[in-house]
Amino acid sequence: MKIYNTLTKTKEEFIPREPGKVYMYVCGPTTYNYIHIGNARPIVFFDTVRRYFEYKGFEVIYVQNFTDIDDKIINRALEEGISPIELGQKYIIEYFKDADRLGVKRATVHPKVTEHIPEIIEMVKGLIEKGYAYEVEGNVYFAVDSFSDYGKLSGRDLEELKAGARVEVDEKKKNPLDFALWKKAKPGEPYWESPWGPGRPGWHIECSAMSLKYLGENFDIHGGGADLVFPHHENEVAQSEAFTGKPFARYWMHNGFITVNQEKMSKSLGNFFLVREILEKFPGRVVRFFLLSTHYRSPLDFDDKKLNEAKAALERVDNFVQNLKEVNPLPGEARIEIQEKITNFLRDFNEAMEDDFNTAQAMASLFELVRFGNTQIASGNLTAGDKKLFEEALNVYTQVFGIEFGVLEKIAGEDITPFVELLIEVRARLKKEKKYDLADFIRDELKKQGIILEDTPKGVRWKRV
RNA sequence: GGCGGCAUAGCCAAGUGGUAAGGCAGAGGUCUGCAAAACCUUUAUUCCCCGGUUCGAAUCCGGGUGCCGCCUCCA
Repeated sequence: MKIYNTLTKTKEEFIPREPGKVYMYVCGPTTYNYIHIGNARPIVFFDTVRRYFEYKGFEVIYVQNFTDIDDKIINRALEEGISPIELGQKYIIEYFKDADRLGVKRATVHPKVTEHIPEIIEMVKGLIEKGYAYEVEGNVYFAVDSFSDYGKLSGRDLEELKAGARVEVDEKKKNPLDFALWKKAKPGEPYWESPWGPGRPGWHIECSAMSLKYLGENFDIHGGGADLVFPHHENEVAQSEAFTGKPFARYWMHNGFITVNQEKMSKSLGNFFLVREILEKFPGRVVRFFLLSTHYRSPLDFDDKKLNEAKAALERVDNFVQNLKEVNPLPGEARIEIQEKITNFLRDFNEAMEDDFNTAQAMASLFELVRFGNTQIASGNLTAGDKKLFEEALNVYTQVFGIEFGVLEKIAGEDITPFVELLIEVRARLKKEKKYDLADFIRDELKKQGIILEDTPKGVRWKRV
């Protein structure tokens, strides 16, 4: 298993801290809005990483936090006229609705910042005692000059950073690049009591404190979007390593961005699409398929056309599953040559995933399996044993990609099945009388309503699109 | 200004030294009353440009062009 490690900028062999277990931490959403598709990429991708490890028999301890207190949340709460805590609770519920529809499994733990204030205070205290942080007027800052490895994750040094510094000059800081561990509460802001007076945690300290609590030192994988490398993850490294005196996460994985017209999707540019908006037009599994169809470190351009292409591609797999369901296999065991072929497809799948989670390449093996399977069905030689092998192989893809194949999407509204079946029956009688123009009329008109009829040797198949 | 990434068919996209995966779209065919689905064939003598290394390069090196990202909140 090879993983591209941002820390070393190379693919490295993955060696877990403990045999058979993977401890991973992924930075989760800030709870001040519904998630957009750019937020969904790391959520879906790292869920797939987790699923692959589980498929390989690892126990995965997966932590994804909620940042449920920060400036944006406070502002948004004011706008909505509720407390920041309530706002957080609301968007956490909404987060799970979206994540569920995208087939994302629940993390082992979803820690919230507001429930880990004591742990955070402990860590800040420790950093001050060890000389890595200092307090000024109720604020606590991390002194980047005290940590000699600062910049090792993002590949910069302090001089470089100073030269391009865009941070606001703050006289309270010894170095403009020093960052807040604890922020003094302004009047009216929510706060927690601390040795430095009322305040709240800075952004970066939460992940250091919560990962330490749930995963310990030197855990396996830390993931997130590439825009978190600096400053967020760089600062986490500084905090955690300064505090424990030991190396922090061993493998750092960062996903590329979702773009719109080749430009990064972001709140500030206003070019973002909420997951729930997209889910009004496309099923979650199509969105998930789309997200996994490109290597995770590459940018992925988003638009409806590409989603439609993903939908068409997924339909190909769905059709195969349907064909497989309907076939009457010959009695008998699986044939050797079928077994070998399927073993090869699964081997390709595994090799692709073992090579830094190359989901795009892994997907190619699924389509080759589909083509081969369709050929076997058409040949009429498929045995019951063969059929079972195909089903088992498909289950592997479902398990790891988190995508169900061959399922009809549930569409809100009344069940139209009896009416469609009535029309199918009428059309069958017309066909029997060779009144093809009328039969075709029914098929064409149903198509306009989004109902596709297909005449197969086994009767009429219909589906909604 | 500093640092980093990318450039593969009409489109999307794998592929890091051995002779171009896969998907979508298109064309032709088989099957079908006609379609659809499925299958077969076909669509890049070539991987942004120039030069170099090599028996051999999309893959390595040098130069150029274009696009994107990070250096501030961001997934």
